[in-house]
Amino acid sequence: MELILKNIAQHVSLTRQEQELFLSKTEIHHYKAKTILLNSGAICKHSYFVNSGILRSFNINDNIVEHVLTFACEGWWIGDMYSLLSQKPGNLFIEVLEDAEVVLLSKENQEILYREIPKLERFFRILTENSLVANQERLMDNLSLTAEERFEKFCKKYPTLIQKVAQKQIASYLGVTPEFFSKMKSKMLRKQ
Amino acid sequence: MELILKNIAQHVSLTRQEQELFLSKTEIHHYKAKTILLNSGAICKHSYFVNSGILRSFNINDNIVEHVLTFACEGWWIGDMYSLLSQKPGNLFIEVLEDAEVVLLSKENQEILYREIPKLERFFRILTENSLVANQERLMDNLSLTAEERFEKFCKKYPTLIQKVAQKQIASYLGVTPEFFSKMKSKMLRKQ
DNA sequence: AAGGACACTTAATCTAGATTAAGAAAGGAG
DNA sequence: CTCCTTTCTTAATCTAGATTAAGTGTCCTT
Repeated sequence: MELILKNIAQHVSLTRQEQELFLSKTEIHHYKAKTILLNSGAICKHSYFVNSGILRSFNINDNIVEHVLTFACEGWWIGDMYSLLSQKPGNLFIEVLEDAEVVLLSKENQEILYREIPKLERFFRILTENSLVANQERLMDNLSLTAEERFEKFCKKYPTLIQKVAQKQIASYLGVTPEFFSKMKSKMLRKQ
Repeated sequence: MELILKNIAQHVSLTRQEQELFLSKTEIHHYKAKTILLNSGAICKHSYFVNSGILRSFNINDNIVEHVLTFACEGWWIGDMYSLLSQKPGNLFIEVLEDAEVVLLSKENQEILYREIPKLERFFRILTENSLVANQERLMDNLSLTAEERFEKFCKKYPTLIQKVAQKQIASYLGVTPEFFSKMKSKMLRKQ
């Protein structure tokens, strides 16, 4: 069974026909690492669901410093929520970090699906709710924890990502420079 | 017309009967400043909609430092999303900063309303989407802007809050100490 | 197999913002 | 009006993490 149908089934149950209708509104694409799926300044037309591989969304500050907003690996959704909802140019990039198979759901098809399968409105509401909760927690963590504590939490929460993703990507996600991250990491290893 | 109905009408249109059903599932309460509506460790049973006054949600780190997650004034919703959704104990407090009239919508009634008025599923989805977008922007701002830049953005975004809310609350929202905030503010005044 | 581009490390120096402390101003309860 | 608590200010000192710089490792690409 398709991963994306399993993902939906976790929150709402679709009939066989509804599943087929849903799939008919999506496209599967294959991308090589380093492919940019969305550029800053462009309008985000799709939600992306990762079947395999790893993507990330990030912005660039003053044309220099990158900041990772999210990683997405197997079974995760990713997109530029702001641009997708407003259909205005966003400031996020979406990039492939590891060769990926991705399901694309266009904004128009998503809205057609809301009309034809109202249960999907519930599904995406729940998805957005969970995303908001995770975001709020990360925000509070950034306000109240040290870089070291944030890193420990990250390791517990995304144990698989640490092996697969370049260290500077994790540093960027945590909000520290790669140099400081390297120093911090070796300090933590020496301790424990 | 009730403020909360106007709020809903911004995104979905309800019939007269639906409006009355909705209101019948809510309660209005009046609270004095400093009232705690939700305690850390408690389970959040309601969404709160502010008719007048100001509320805030915050957590406390190591029993010492407070961090403001959100302010809510006239026309805004507030709650502990994590606890409300999971019905597990949360770690947020919700407190009244300025005497307030508040509409309470219990979790159970919210679910009843989803069943009886499916359009409300759409309404709360949109609300959550907007909240997520705002949160992501704030997260990226915290990663990439200085305290001064964040303060300027805050002033533009919430001009009314600055006069009404204690300075240390704004400092806490921005993620700096009240002492540093005071120093920064007077430095900015001297400049411009 | 060699070269070049990144990714990571280490170390010295620097700074935004924290901490500590103490006084001034402002608000609220009696 | 007065006392008491809380908020705000100012200033000295301190630190987590940034910046700069140089060296090492690694993995594509040809």
